[in-house]
Parts: sequence; C-alpha cells; structure tokens
Amino acid sequence: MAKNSTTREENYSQWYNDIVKNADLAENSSVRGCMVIKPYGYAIWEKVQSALDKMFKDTGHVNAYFPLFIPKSFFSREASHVEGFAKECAVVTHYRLKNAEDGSGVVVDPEAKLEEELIVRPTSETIIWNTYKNWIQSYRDLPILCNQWANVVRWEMRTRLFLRTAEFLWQEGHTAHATREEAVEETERMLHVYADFVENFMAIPVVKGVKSPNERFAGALDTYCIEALMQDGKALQAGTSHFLGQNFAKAFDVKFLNKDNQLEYVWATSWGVSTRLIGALIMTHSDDNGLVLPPKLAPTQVVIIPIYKNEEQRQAIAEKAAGLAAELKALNITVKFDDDDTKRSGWKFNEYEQKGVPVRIAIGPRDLENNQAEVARRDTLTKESVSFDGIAAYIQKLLDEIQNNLFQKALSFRDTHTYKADTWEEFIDLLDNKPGFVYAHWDGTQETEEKIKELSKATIRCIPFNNPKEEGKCILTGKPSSQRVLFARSY
RNA sequence: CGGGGUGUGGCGCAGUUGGCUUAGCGCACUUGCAUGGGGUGCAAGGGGUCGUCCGUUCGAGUCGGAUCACCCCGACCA
Repeated sequence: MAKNSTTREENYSQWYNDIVKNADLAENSSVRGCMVIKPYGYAIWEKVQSALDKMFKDTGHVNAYFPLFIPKSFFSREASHVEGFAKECAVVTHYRLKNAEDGSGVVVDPEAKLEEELIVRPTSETIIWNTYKNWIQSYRDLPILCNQWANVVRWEMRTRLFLRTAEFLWQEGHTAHATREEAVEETERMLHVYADFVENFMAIPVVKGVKSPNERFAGALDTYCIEALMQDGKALQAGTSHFLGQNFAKAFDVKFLNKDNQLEYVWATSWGVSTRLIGALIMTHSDDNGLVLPPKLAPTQVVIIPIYKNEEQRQAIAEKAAGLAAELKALNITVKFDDDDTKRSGWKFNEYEQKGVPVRIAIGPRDLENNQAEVARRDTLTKESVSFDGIAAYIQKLLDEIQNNLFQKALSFRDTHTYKADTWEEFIDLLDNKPGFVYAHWDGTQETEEKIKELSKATIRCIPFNNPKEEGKCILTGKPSSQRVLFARSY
C-alpha cells in the first residue's frame, strides 16, 4: 500500500486527488480555478494528442488556429448558443494598466476601455463561422474539415483537476458541408473516431448515443456523445460530436452557390474532447497504489530498475540493462533505465507504481546469475522471473495483454454496474445504493426529464445507438415509452 | 451566490481556560557512516514570527472584530 494515500472506499475524491498528486500529473494553480499540468501529466496528454491527431488526419481533417478572443457581438448571433455559455465567460474590458496614483501598485487604466468587449473563447463556433464566411462561396469550397488544438476558458463555479477547470486544453473540430446528409455523416464519423480512440487507446469502454434535448449542446440540432462509467459509479461524458444544422451558417450568413447556381446555407458540425479524458483515465483504471496507464498512452511503457550492492554489480547490470533497453526500443517500446543512485530500488518500485508505468523490470545480481529478470505488471501487480532469452518479445506481448486486460476489466466493471429499473423506487434505490448506469423508461418529454433530474440528481446520459425497442412505462409518470434510455449521476 | 471548514518552515499537521516560551512534530532538504531484492537505519544540521490589519491585555499563535485567500458540500458545466 502506498504511503500518504486514501483508498477509493474511504473517500473517492480524496483518492482521485492523491493519484493526481502522487503520480505528479497536475496541481491547482494559484490562479482561480486553473490547473498546472506538470510534465508527466502533459506527456500523457501529448500521447492523446498525437494518436487523435493521426486519426483526424486519416479521416481527411487538417489543423488550423483561430483567435483566443471573440468580439461580444458574435455571441448574440446565435440565441441558444449565447444562452448556453453566457453564465461562464471571462470578458476582456480593458487593454492597458497603469501605476496607481497613490503608489499602491498597478490598476486598470479607465481610459483604456474597449469599445466592444472581447470574450475569452469558451468554444470557437462563432469566431470560426465568422471566418468561414469568407472562405466559402461555392460548393467547390466545401467541405471544410478543420480541427484546432487550443485552450478554452469557462468560468466554472467549482473546479476539479482535469475534470473541470476554468481553463482547459482540448481539440475542437469544425466542419462545413454542402448537404445535411454529409454533415450528419461527419458528426457520426467523428463520434466513432472518439469511441475508437477511447476504447482502443485509453482502454475505456463507452456507450455511444444521442443526447436528449435537455443535454444538447447550445446551438446544436443533435448532440452525439460517448459516455463512460467511473469506478464510483458516476458517468463521465468523454466526448461529444454535434450536428449544428444550419444554425451557425444562418447566424453568420454563410451561403454557397450550389451546382444549380442557387444560394444555400452551409451545414455544420463541431466535435471535441478535452484534457478531461485524463480524468477519465485516472478514474477508470487507477487502484489504491496509484495510477494505472494503458500501455498505448504510457509515456514510459517499461522501466528497468537495477538492484546492486557494489560498483562492480552496478556496472554488470547497467550493461545488461542497456542491451535490453536497446532491444525494446527496436520494438518501438519506450523504456527508461533508472540508474539514479540517489534513490533506492524499493523507493523506485513505489514511484513507478504510483505513476502507472505498465511494466517494471528489476535486475539484480541474482537475476544475472540465472540469466533472468523480474518482470512486474502494473495492472495485476504480479511478478514473475523471465529469461533474458526472448525477453523483448515477451514484453511486447505483455504490453498488448495489459492493454487488453485493462479494457476487459473496465468493461466487466461497467457490465456489473449497469442495471435496469422499472419503478421509481427501484430507480432511486439503485442510484443511492448501487451507483452505475441505469436503463429505464422515460416518456420522452423534456418536463419529465427535468423533473427526474431534480428529484434524483440523475440525468439522461444518452439514448444509445441501436437501442432495442421495448414497450414500457415511464418510471416517473407511468406514461407509455418505446425504449429504455441510459440514466446516471454524472460528473 | 447559499451552507460548512481551514490559514503555524517546502509539504502535512500539533499547540488555544492567554504567561511554563528559545513555537513543536512528521515528511522533505543538507552532511556523515552504515545499508541495499518493496518508500533503509542511525547521528548531526539548515529552515518558520504563526494569512493580513485593527483591537483587548502588563503579556496574544492562543481572545474579539474586520479583511483576504484557499478547501469541502450545493446551484452551473467538457
């Protein structure tokens, strides 16, 4: 058991914070609600970025960058959009400081008031559509398939590292299409890209589906999402893809001439995932010993730790380790040989455990004698001795196995925490005593959805794709329903 | 914005019916020796004026007031 940490059962949020801290991922900044992502945490984010970026490019997208500041007036163009974000925006009102006359320090120069305030982007639809307007004249200009890696600011009341911070990093894709069908197809395509990434790289199983009108993105006609289940039984929205219809095209007057020489409004999508994914990663796989990383996202996949008593042994091990490291690198495995003499081996074991390094190889004099190494896997916390002959191939296979095992473990956790409720009492009882996903009937109205949220604090996470049709009665109103939808309390 | 809580070396805390006074302890740090297959032991060191301001008092980390900051629980959200 690691020192200075809390168990999941004792206090889930404390446990979460301990992992973030002990794994050296991030810390609260002195700036309100903001987070400092530390080098190790950022290295994981870079793995996320590079894998996603490749997937975006493979689906025909290109990267671009748009301004951080958005003129206030842009927001008023799309009514529901501004309504969704107005309450959480940082606003720039002045552009200059000056020394206070009483010498007390620096003050905002009242003379330097902006005529039109600038909003620090909470999301970039408006500035991008204002730009797209100039890019699009003809059907030949379409589609536009841009992605932006950026930071955004949402002035949240309460923040938590990675899960909700005032400033966060993300990517936002913004596409423009000639037809509705094409835009819908894009929306779906990107949701599947997200699901593919989250399941295959992050080893987190997700439910793909459509948001109910209540939970829809401000300004979208449809919001598709992937929902994951955390170890405390709460749901986490891991990614969203929005079909924006022609809302933003109309708001920013973006029209194109089609083949028949007729003016039409452009169809739009937007989609994004954020550093929140790191939060999902932590809450899905970690245990009481710290972070557990899936090999595909681990900045270091294998760490080699020498155990020695004297200089002679140390050198013999270093030589062996260097050879092994080279072999592993040749297989595209990232490996670190930690020969730091100022830390003891036991200390290192704990260190890398807390940081979630998937595989640890310990080499001591005893191992050298027997031509073997001790291989420990982070996911199961088991160790075994492996002969140096063929060890690289063994490790490669082991990494795949760990990746797979983490996904299977998370999947079976989700399966055993997914329930059906047929009555209101059952529904509440599950939420209170067996937190998890709950499939239940809902009469399809917004009023009922809101009422359920108010009474139970659970929301409709999504209406899953390919949801089986099933006649039933709404758990709240008893009105007829044709399918169950996915409920949960959520982050 | 409502409810609760906390501010004492780098981190985590103890100390409060005001005076035993030189403000302690654990971790971390420095040095030395030993040790080395799961956060190693021993010894010696360096470092704080108790969030800030005002007040009560012969005397305040300790009492009162104000103020600032942060944390937790709600409402808002990726």
